[in-house]
Amino acid sequence: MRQDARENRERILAAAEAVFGANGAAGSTEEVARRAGVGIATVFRHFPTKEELIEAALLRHFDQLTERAHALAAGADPAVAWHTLVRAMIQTGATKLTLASMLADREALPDSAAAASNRLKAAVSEVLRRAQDTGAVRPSVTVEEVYLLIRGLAQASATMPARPDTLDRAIDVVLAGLAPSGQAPADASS
Amino acid sequence: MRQDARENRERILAAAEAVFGANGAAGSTEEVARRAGVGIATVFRHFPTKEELIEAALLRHFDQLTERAHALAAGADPAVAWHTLVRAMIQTGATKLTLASMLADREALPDSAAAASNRLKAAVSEVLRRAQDTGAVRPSVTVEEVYLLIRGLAQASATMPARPDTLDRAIDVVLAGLAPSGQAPADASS
Amino acid sequence: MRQDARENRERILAAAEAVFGANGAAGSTEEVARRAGVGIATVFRHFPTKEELIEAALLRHFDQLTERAHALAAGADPAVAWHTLVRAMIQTGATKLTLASMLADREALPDSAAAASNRLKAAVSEVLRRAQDTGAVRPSVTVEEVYLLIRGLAQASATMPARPDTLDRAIDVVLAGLAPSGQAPADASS
Amino acid sequence: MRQDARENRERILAAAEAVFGANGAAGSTEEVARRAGVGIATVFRHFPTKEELIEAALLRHFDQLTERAHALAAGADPAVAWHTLVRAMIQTGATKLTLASMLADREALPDSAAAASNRLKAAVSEVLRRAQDTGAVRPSVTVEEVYLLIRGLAQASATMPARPDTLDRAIDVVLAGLAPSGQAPADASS
DNA sequence: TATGAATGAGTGTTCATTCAT
DNA sequence: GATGAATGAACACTCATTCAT
Repeated sequence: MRQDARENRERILAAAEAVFGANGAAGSTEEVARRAGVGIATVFRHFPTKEELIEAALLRHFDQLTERAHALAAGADPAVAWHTLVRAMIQTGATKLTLASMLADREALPDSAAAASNRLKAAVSEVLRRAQDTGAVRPSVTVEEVYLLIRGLAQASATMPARPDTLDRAIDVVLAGLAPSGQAPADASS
Repeated sequence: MRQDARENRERILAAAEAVFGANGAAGSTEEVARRAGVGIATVFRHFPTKEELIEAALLRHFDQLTERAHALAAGADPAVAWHTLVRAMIQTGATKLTLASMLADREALPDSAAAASNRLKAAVSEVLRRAQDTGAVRPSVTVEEVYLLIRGLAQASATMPARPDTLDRAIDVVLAGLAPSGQAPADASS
Repeated sequence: MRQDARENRERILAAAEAVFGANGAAGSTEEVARRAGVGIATVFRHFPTKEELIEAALLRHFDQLTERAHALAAGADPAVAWHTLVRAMIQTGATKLTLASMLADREALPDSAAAASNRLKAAVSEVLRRAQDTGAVRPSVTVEEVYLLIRGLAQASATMPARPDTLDRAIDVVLAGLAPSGQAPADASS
Repeated sequence: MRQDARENRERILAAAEAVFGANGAAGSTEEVARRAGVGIATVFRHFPTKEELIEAALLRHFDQLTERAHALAAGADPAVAWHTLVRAMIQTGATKLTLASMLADREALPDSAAAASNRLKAAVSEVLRRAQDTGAVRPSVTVEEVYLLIRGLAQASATMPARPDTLDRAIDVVLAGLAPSGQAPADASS
């Protein structure tokens, strides 16, 4: 039954992403259970607290992004890697990162989620540094404002979905703003 | 008595902005009543529903911004007007516009709030058009992605406040990204 | 409506005594609400916590006993006063004092309940001292073991009611045991 | 395997005594399983119901006391036997007999537990009768009020532990109260 | 008209009990 | 036979909304 438990855990995490991604923290744990097709107590057996459930979903998301960042850092063109990463973080975050805002109260994400968050930030910083080294990104840019911009677009399009091309154009604006003056990124609308 | 009612209405709206701005939709109507110094029933007499209360607060915020936009449109330098407006919308929205996200479900703001929203968008479009006419903003930019960027930064810094200079730098990035290539805005960090 | 609130408060306290007296801490707050004929939220408006509800019921009971003790202390015969008080504490406690055991965990009853408890103990001590002064009670007796005996008979007959005369005889045994050797109390079965 | 099952049964009963003795009925069956070092399902295999588990623990306790009573009845001094038995019932009950209160609802203990209870009562009655025959206990005393007093002190000191000497003094009071007037028991405080 | 008390549906969480391995 | 995962009913508590004064 170890097998079944694993499967349920996955199903619950997926349901949590869907429910909390859509409704924010207002989403109820019971709705998560219903979507996952399990009883409410099963959710609490896996994650003894609503917070822990959210944390676990966040952690999974962070780890997936970290993996992606590492893969991109190993890729050929630092500029392309940077654009791809920012775009990915915003777009996948659009459905999922809203979760982050629910934990905003607690300055420090507890335990493992904090570690995962740090790993992600380190990986993003690395990709950013490479892009700056090749002159594709303004040297004065720090990861802090990039995070704020990414979180902003992710949250905004999650809470009030825009037409896809509107989001694309907004991302283009951000990428253009990060590039040195006079050097518009290849994929930015002129 | 009409006088008292007006005053109460104002105090309730102010309290609503404070409470919902700080706690998001989690803020309770009773807390609003307490801050406004009135009984809970008085709040519901003025705004029969929590949603209607939030809408009214939004409407007031929209109208204030519209007024500001009109004033700026009448001012001297279109480029400066544009920067000032965007910055103002993000910064005041940081505390207040979170309200908008609570209404995200209902695609269409009902009644008067929708009208106020339209008036605001028209005013913003006007300031934008002028800035584009003088070449301060890329002609391909539309008000849609600008709104998305503004809402994003406002929400992000409302839900997880960043250091003020981080928000400033993020706004600089947006403004730089909106400007034509090779023409960094005066106040952008190099 | 202050009037209605007072009445409800009383009805809730009475219901709480009945429910918790009968079922111990296992009794549900919802059952209390049902018996009091009010909604569950009304109970929580008056007593924000199950604990506070129990405390309030206890406090009321303590105060009633304290009053009784004061009245007896002012009465004529110290020996009779003593017998009457012990008997009363056990018999009224039989229905109500079970409450005390629920708060046993917390060494210190919080706030007002602790004060009420102290007032009661002082009043009981006074009646005891007078009885000892007239030689009706062994001088070595302290209020501590008297409390234990009273609480014991009250709890025992509350959790598993005995025939009334069995309880009477048990009380007689206690009173006889408190009296000096060779001086059986008037009302003890020989 | 029969051997393993027996051992498990014993370990579960021991754990049940510890858990329910400490926490009252609030103790959870899962905690019992944990202390016994077995899975929760194993507990339910042996005792299909929490009530049946408590009953079994009670039964064991009754049988132990019965054995003790028989041994004392066969001993030399009826008066000493009586004191020893009462003291033992209160003191061991202090930790364990709380169990009885959990079953208070059901007037009649079902099946085997009732039989064990009767056997115990018979044994206690025998020791009592012998003590009365030698004049160490008042002839009018019945086993009913003795039971009430024993249960009372056991429950009271279980739910709100008193200093050991306080309990000792309370027991002295009971024993003195059971003795004929003018004949204080040897071990009672004067 | 303004108040504060009352309401009941809903939320997170626990626990005795059952089922699949 | 033993395990641990799953279950759903129950509980304490909250909150938007309505009613009596």
